[in-house]
Amino acid sequence: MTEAVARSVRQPSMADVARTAGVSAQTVSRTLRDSPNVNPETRRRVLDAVEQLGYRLNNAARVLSSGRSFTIGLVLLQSGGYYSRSAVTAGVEAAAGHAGYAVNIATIAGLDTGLMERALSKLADQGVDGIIIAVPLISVTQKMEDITRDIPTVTLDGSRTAGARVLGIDQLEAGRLATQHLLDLGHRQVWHVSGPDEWIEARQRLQGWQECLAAAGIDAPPALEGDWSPDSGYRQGQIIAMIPDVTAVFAASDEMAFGIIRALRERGRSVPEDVSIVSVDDIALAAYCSPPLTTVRQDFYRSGQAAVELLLDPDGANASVVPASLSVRASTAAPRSH
Amino acid sequence: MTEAVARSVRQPSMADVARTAGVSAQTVSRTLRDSPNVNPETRRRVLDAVEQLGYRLNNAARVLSSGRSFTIGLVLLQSGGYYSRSAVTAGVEAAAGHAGYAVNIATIAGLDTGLMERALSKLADQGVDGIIIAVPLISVTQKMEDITRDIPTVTLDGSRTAGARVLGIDQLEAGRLATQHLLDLGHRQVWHVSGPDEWIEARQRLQGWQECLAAAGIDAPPALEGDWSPDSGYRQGQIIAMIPDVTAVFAASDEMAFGIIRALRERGRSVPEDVSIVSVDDIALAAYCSPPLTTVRQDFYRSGQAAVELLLDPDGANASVVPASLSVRASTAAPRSH
DNA sequence: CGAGCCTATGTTATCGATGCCATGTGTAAC
DNA sequence: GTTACACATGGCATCGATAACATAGGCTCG
Repeated sequence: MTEAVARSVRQPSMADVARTAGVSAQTVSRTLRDSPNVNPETRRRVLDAVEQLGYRLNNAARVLSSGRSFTIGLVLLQSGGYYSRSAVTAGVEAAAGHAGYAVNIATIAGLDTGLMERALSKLADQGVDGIIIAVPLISVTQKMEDITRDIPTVTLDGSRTAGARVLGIDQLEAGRLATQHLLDLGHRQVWHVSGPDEWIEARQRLQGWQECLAAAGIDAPPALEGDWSPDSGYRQGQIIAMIPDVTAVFAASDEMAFGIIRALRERGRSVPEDVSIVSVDDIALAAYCSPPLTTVRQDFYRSGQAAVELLLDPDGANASVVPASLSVRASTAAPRSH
Repeated sequence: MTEAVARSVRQPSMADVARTAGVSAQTVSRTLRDSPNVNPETRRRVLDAVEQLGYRLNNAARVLSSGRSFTIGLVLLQSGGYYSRSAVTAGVEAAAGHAGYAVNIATIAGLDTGLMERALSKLADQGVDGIIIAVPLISVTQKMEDITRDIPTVTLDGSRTAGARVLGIDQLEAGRLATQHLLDLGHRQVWHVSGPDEWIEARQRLQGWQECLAAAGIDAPPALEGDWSPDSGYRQGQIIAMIPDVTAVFAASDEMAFGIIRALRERGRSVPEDVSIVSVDDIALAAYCSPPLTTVRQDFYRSGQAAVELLLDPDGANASVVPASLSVRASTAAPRSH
């Protein structure tokens, strides 16, 4: 009882441990940081004292004196892409934790320069050692440049700042894979429901689609723009359903794909008999809704990890690209032959 | 150029600002903390100096001297429930940010006592001012008790530690709502595919289901246990499909529900004609897959916010319960009458 | 056997903001 | 015209760990 009270009065400090172990505070510090020059016997005494006092290193003091916070800041968008967001977060957290870093999250409510600046400032104020930006930067302001110049930064979507390194997730390839799959099945034209134009992912997938069609000598139809949500897919799907000869659609996300499918079905167009649909993400549900979705899988967890590795890599040679692969299921088929 | 170099050499400190503004460091500190007794004219000079030097408050020093970190720790599970997890995170982050707190994430890879202890230790080491635990505590160890005694803690799932306060999300009610809906439609029996038994949410939903059936004088059939994933729903769905007279199933999550639906359909049982399905979550896709899912909506974002509010509420009177509500869609119908 | 070096440890200054106390005004109250 | 008190500000010690430097043995090598 007394012990509990005493503890809540003041946490033991390194000096307390030093006193109990009969050494200097510096030796305690060395022991805890696995410094090489510590006698095994001394080390044991120190660790015993730590255990006995329930000592816990004071992070703030460590940060202040060492100048390093062992914390990585992660900038996320609050809405949209639940799946990819949490997978990225988990990947970042795992890799960071593995390297002895903590993760500090800053979510922004929308793609707005002011919000972005505030998020970066917040992280800078927290003294993070590095920043991972997992949302697209619409336009890069001076203030953002200032921060990313001082603090190592990796962007996960391809947008660039001075000083920020970029982790490529090959979205062009994703767009190409999806489109080519439809062409290979025999479709003569592929429509596209894209993500919001501010998102680099969206633009790159769209570009991959365009390039793939161009390579096949096909004029791309106008792209329809969604906002990643099933609902926006549904709305664009209603438009697509009004166009008679559409046989293949590439949707920029699984969630939009399901919205499109619903709209098509309500108009009497079945999937994949009348219209084939491919999308990107491969969320857990993709295989279980009906029809099971043909989709380009991207390993977001791995991307999160890779971002951390890139960030912590001193020579920065580590710019790995996370690959994409196609999961073929039942939402695509050859067009009706007649 | 020179400026950028100078900056990267050393960030300006409060003393630098004080010198430029011609006041003491103490006055700068007061100004930045909106202390009442600062002359407007002085305040302006200080703020000008801050602006001019690009001064940024050193968080570590602030934490060290004030003893408060203005950081909240959030413990999450790495896998499962992507939707709820990110919604909770966003809610926590928003509410925390609003109150001037940062959020520090600790994800654990599984429901394991050791992992949980490590996560809590990590947060404690980071010096967080409070902890929100968004995963169930299977068993509470001494070490966990020690930490949650020292640091204010809120658990978001109903498990209890000494000193931790609990934010009720009324899972019993969710189970009851779902089950009652099926009974109201005329079903005479309701089967249940639950979440993992270690999860309090799962146990409470199950209990709500049992109580509701009991109140109607119905003997509950054995519950089938899943792991929240669509795949586990699919496997349990295959079992259910073998039982001839099942007309209604309550699934503990939307993702499992879609797995169940797939399994039933593959066996020639249609939803909702042959079997009605209700679940819990109301993820974005629930309304867009087919059939649109009847499900109990829970506001996870709001829960996250509420957890922060409860945590920061000094008198703790703020133990609000986040309500659940039923979204009726097309996966439920009256049983075939014959 | 002394120069030189490695190992184990201690001493001291320092990081940057804040808490606490002291000081010096202007002004309201008796 | 004191006493008293709110307001505005400065000085100094302090939080707890670490970097940088210092020291004292023990060992190697020529």
